Amino acid sequence: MTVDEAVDVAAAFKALSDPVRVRLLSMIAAAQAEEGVCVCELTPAFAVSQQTISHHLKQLRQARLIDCERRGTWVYYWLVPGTIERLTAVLGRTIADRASSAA
Amino acid sequence: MTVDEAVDVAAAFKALSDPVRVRLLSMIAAAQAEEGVCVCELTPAFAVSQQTISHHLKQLRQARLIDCERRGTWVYYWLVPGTIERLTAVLGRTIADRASSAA
DNA sequence: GTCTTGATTCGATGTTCGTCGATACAAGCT
DNA sequence: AGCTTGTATCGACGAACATCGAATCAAGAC
Repeated sequence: MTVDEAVDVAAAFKALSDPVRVRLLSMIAAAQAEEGVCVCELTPAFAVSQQTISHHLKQLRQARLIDCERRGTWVYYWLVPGTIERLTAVLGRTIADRASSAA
Repeated sequence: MTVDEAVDVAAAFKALSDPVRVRLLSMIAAAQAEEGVCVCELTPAFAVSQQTISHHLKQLRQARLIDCERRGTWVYYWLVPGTIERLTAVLGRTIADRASSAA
């Protein structure tokens, strides 16, 4: 793994290093059938303020894990699967290294 | 996903939120055929001091991503696949949610 | 025993992060 | 125009983090 690749991957993992963000991503993923979740549906599930949720959503967005769009008064968020697939591939590679060397 | 589960998963992702630790894990995984890598083989690949490498290895160990053992003068590290498999499962679940709802 | 080498721990320092209150922005309604 | 509701940004604060130098521990060589 190159240094640049490690920097990229670590930045994505950092976006998932907070319990609030992990739950946000999970909720957004689970609600994908509804073509996006409104922020007002996410916020009441957490014990932190609305500004803090907005801050965490921004982190997830900057990591390209989610994207959003304003529809009238509300803003809807949905999952961007590409980054998650990339992380899954990186983790899978480390386990594959182990498995092949154990054989 | 429960709050407790999110706390656990986030803690593991936090251990992977630094480029040095991502590379350390990758190197340890790649060297699994040698029954563990010595710290002295890992350190020269990085631009930080040996104490810092030791600090990062401790983080990875506390996250149960790796384990170590002293063999004579040297300390050897190897991969613990269980935690990585758990992270892979969590990420895969979010993508699976998306795929099933898209169908 | 002393010396050397490999590795961890301790203490300190500058930086980043999570959180909140206050403020600003966006859009609909009257 | 104002008012209200939903959302994002700004500023500040305390906590956590990455890094290093110094000290410490562990094990072998002498």
